[in-house]
Amino acid sequence: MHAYRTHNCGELKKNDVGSEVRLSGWVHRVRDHGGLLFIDLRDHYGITQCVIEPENTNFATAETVRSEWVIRIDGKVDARSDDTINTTMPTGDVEVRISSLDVLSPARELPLPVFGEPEYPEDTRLTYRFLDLRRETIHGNIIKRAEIISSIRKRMTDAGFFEFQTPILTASSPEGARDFLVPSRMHPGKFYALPQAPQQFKQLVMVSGFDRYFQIAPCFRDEDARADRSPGEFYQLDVEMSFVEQDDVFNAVEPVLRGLFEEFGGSKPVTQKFPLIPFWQSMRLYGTDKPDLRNPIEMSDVSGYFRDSGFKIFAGLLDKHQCGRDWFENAEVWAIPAKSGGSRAFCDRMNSWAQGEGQPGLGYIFFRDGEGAGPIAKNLGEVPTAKLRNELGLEDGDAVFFVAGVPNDFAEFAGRARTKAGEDLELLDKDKFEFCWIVDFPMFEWDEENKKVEFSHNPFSMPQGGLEALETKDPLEILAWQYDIVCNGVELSSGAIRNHLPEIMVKAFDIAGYDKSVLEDKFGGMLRALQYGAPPHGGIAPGIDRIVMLLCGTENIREVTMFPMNQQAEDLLMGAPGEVSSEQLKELHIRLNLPKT
RNA sequence: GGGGGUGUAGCUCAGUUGGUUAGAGCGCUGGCCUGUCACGCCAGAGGCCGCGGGUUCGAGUCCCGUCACUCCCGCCA
Repeated sequence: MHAYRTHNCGELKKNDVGSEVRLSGWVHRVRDHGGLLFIDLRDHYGITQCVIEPENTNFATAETVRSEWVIRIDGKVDARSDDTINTTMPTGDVEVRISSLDVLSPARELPLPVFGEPEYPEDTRLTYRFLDLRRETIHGNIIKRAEIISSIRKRMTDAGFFEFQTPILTASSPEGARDFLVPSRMHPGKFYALPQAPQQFKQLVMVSGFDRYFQIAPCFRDEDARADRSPGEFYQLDVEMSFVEQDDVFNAVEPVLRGLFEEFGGSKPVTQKFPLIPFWQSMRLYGTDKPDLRNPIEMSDVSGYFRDSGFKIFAGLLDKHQCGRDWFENAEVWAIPAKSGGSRAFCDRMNSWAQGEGQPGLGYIFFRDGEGAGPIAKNLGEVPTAKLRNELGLEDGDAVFFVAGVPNDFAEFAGRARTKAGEDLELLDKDKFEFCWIVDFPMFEWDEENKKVEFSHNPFSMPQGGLEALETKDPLEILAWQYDIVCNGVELSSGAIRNHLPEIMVKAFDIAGYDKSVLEDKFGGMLRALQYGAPPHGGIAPGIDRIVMLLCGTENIREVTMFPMNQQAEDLLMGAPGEVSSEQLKELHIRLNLPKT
């Protein structure tokens, strides 16, 4: 007989009745009736009830076992009588009548119970992560994560992609996030950096002729944490393809994500064909570049109703800002229609919420008895109000909120108002995955702080219109072949068709105020690679952690990460970061210069 | 770097207007219990009320500071 088990704790069923078995596992729960004692024995696969009686020579030992001790039992599988069958557990038809019991590893009093999963402080959970990970929910999340990653690998390799590893110790890159640095022993005063993403490597893989690359890539960024963002490290499904246009990337990636969400999404419906929404349209309809399309509210420009109208506040605003750039710098009035929000109580609640957000307020009209109510409706007049209601498709019992000013300043707030109205009125169908592509991001944006034009995303993206656009158009009007995938309001990934032509890159950097020498200095390797026959290429990098979070239905990344750091970027289990010996520092030619405390 | 929230038993939390000896449930320890599966019943241990200062006759409670955790902003090409 095997030293520890003939079966696992999740597999004994009715047809095993009568067989002699050996099980090992953790004591999940003990129920001691004095003359009869039940032990729920747990392992990765499940829980099996074991029972022992006082006549048994091991009964005294059995009475000493406590939660989370590791024990081994031998015994015979018994059918439970009809009145003792537990239909809530897979092994509930049977129990094991213990013939002998051995303690393999006792446990001290628990700082963190496994059974029942009561809420526990995060630092305790992280300090005793090995106990925390035994808990059913997070144990399941971690397994699901493993299955998701395994499925991704299969889907990608089936689609003809090769998984390559790229270096972990690499060079610091000048753009983007703060790097994690690793001192070089052999080169005093020099440092490696951990990759923020394998961006340049994957492009080099394309230049090297490998055609289709993917990697479950670890990425390192030394930035502050959020609930959905680990400090330090995270994983991307990094993808790059040669000889492709935007549509080719979409056609490669979309089925992978759709299939993945259908496989692991608990049969919630998944968008079959991801709609393409241009960035500016997304800003105008939803006030954000990561819209939650489960929210049916779409905003619209209703400036026409207010220009020279009786509602002087808006009319005045519209007059005031007129001759800026056509899309975002001229004043407009946006409507946020809110189906079923037509009560004074709800409208007032939205209004005071807006004031809490630092806004002057949130104007509204609500519709009842066939007419609009509220101060704006009064000032606007009956006929325009009715026309407005028709245009927005609203009825009695509905409301519409208004945001006025320069869209560039209020769009983000309008988006949050849209989100709040949708959620408070429960207009969202939470039981689905709504995907979209956000496309046509601007290539450059105005950096108000430094009063200059900056790259708005990745400096390696190809501008739409190529060199000609860079040379002839207003930089702020140039779009890039740059795209995001958004699911349920979560930005899952960002990607682009890359710029594979050195002269375009030189010009793009020039517009952003970087001299050619900066480009050569910081991206010399990349620039050189593009000068020896580079294929047009592009890719994308969906965030693995966020995909798993969506599929596990959790808001917190630490619920889908085995050994996460806390918000202060500390690993409480391993004690990282930690001090090192003076010998180690000496070898690395490092002398500490610590802040005074 | 900035802002919000939280901090009372191992844990989750209650604690009135500032007023005697700070409570409950879970867990833990001991006892009883032959069909439980959140087993039940009885008893017990367990508290620098995060820490420091202040106001007050008196502070878990009010004020100031500080620390820890967490959420957000900045940041995240």
